[in-house]
Amino acid sequence: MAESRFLGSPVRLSTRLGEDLRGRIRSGEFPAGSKLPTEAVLVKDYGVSRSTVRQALKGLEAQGIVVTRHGRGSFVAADRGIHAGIQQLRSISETIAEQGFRPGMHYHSVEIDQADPTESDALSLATDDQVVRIRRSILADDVVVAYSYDALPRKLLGPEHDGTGIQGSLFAFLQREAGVVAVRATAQVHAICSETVGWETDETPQLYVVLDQVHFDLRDRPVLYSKTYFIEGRFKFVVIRN
Amino acid sequence: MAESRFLGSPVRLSTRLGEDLRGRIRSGEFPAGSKLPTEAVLVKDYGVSRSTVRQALKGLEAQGIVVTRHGRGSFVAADRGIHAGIQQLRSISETIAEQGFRPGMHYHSVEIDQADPTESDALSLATDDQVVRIRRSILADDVVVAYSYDALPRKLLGPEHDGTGIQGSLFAFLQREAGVVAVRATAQVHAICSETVGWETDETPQLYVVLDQVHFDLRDRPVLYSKTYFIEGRFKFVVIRN
DNA sequence: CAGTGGTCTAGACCACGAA
DNA sequence: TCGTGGTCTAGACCACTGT
Repeated sequence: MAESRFLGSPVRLSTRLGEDLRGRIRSGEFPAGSKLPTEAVLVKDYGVSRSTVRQALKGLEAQGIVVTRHGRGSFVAADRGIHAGIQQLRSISETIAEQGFRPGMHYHSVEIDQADPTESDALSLATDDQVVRIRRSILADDVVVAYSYDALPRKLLGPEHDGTGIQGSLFAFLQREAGVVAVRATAQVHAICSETVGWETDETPQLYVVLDQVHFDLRDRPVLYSKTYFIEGRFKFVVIRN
Repeated sequence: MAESRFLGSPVRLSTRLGEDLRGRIRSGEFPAGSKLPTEAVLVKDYGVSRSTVRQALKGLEAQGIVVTRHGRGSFVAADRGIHAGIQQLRSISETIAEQGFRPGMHYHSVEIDQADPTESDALSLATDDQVVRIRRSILADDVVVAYSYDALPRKLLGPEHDGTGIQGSLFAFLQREAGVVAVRATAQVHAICSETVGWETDETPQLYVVLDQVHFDLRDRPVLYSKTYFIEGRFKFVVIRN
């Protein structure tokens, strides 16, 4: 039974099923516009319940990867450009990589400072607490698609750790250095036009879609405050509204 | 049994349960920060299954109305300003009204014209098809919070209907005049800065969060293409990311 | 009509939180 | 330890699609 492959993992069954299907779609087994196996077939093939299959498909639909139609079936969506489902919390780099682009990330600066009022509020800090403030640019095929301003409580790191040496995914860094897993975030969507957001551009004002997020760990402690500025037009947020 | 109140309706059980809870919260029965009944209690009180209760709570959480915590319970969120869950397709006016503001809507213009390429593509129209183009402003307590540009296929309306006399919710209008129910939409989020979007402001450029949407009916026919320009800061989109 | 997804139920077991 | 939400299962019945 295929199910045996999936046992014993801490990750949700529906997530792993969704990832497997996404892999099969990317591999070309199901080209854009083609019909996926029916829910009943997926239930049989993967040895899971129909609820699990449906949750996996729902996740793929929220990512803009498949489209499900009552009475007809589920179909592979035609994708265009770098896009992400806005309500799924996933690594931006992973999202970029899964869509066939080459992800990149440049750490621009890492500094330790007193938390400003916005950060204290978002992270529930005392007034004299410090934060590690990180500025990064995120690239796809060497083109900047977003700038990210992140702040994490200094006290999450060991007292000897000054934040230098951060690289790669911040989620991975948090887990490795602080034993903290960010699993949930509340976000607000904003628009901004400014010439002072990026550091790699010239002085012309630039339009951004801003995701203003507070990330929480498993115990609902706020562990990361981040403002991510997605350059208008280079990164598309897909929303399925029902 | 309370369940009898809910039988025989075409609306999902979880939706009605969610609306009932939202009403109890708004009425003051559960003030901000207070704990809601446990899932087990809701199952008993409403006579529905736990899945249904959980789906209702999930919907309220997506709207930013409640926050659910593993091992602790569900709590009423502190709300601030006019906000909406971005992945739920609901009437903007209703959303405004439910949060204690006075909704308003001004129809600025209604015209019939050849569909432009963007509209033809979004609505799957032939090149010589016509659209009814509508421009509205949406208000809360007499303040404009958004401008909406909508286009619907002329052929949806009877040949004698020229689109005049439209008022109130477009969803309601579509259902009444064309027998069409919009149940699903795909949307993209954009940022824009322009002085030519609104018609009630002066000439200064204004920032907007744009929701670029195609609405579909039950048979998956595209029935409405709309660009809604939410004035930055006046309307907050809440996103719960997991 | 048969096939497919949409909703709802009942129950099991696990993981987290507070006492 | 016990109460709580999180995940998963099995099965029923309904609504929509195409023949």
